[in-house]
Amino acid sequence: MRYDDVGFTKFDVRDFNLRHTFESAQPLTFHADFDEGSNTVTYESGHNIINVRHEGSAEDGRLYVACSNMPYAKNDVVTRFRLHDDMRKIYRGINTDSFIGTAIRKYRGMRLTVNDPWETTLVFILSQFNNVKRIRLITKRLSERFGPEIKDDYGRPMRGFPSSSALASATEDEIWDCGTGFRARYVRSAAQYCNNNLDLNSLKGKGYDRIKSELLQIDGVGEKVADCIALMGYGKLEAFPVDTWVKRVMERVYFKDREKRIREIREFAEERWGKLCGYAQQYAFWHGRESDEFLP
DNA sequence: ACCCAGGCGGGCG
DNA sequence: CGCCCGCATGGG
Repeated sequence: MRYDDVGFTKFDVRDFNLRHTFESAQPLTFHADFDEGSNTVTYESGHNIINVRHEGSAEDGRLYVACSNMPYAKNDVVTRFRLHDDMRKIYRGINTDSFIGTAIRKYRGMRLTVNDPWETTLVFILSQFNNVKRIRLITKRLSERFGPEIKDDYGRPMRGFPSSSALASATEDEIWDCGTGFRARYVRSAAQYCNNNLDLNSLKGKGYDRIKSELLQIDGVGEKVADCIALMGYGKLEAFPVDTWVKRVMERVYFKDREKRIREIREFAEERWGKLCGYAQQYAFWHGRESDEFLP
């Protein structure tokens, strides 16, 4: 379904910016397309193709949702883009200093997204010792090879995101051929574990600590990746993933450029931003990456 | 050509 | 524990 077809659903959204949300290297980025001209994200969810167009300003705008399965899409958009979040309240909570203040001013409306837990797990396993462009490339190849056949919104066949069961029955060589490199072993073993031993969907609604400890059982998932999955796969705002960027930015801004252990940085963030530190992380991360002020 | 990328597991002291 | 190391591949 497209916008020139009959139906769409409209949401009024305050403090929302689709472009920043899409571009800020979240799981959605890796299997979706964004059209700058029409300010529209097109993505696959549960074998459905969903179109989301954003109009108006970041302060006060509208989302137009189109999908052949509208009941599914409405629910997906609300949860995925966290439309229930009161961003004014969140900004008040994390705006502790001029650094975060600048990030908020620059990227006002950028939302965290809540994505499918398995998709998030796979994407962040691929992310280790890798770059965003290549994560997209590998994700695309895995989808083309192992993803389910679905129809795009022109009725043409395409591939959705590969399930854990599809990858569990693939060989390591087949996964390797998609360009995963040394991560092939992790992808296969994570797929098997999530297919046979751990139902990621059953963790929805559990607490942050429980979710994280379960995720850490997966081969190829460590502290940072587990926090990314907790944050962007389960919506746990208590998570504060510390990657190389966040580490460098945090050291520069809050520790006078002194090297700190990752755990120390995470504890500092939990202390400073409490249950909202996940949002602080996203703004710190993206501002850090996009500003030449924080180059390595 | 070279260097690096949203880390991880394993091995060592 | 904390630290150090190797790791495949494609883009700049």
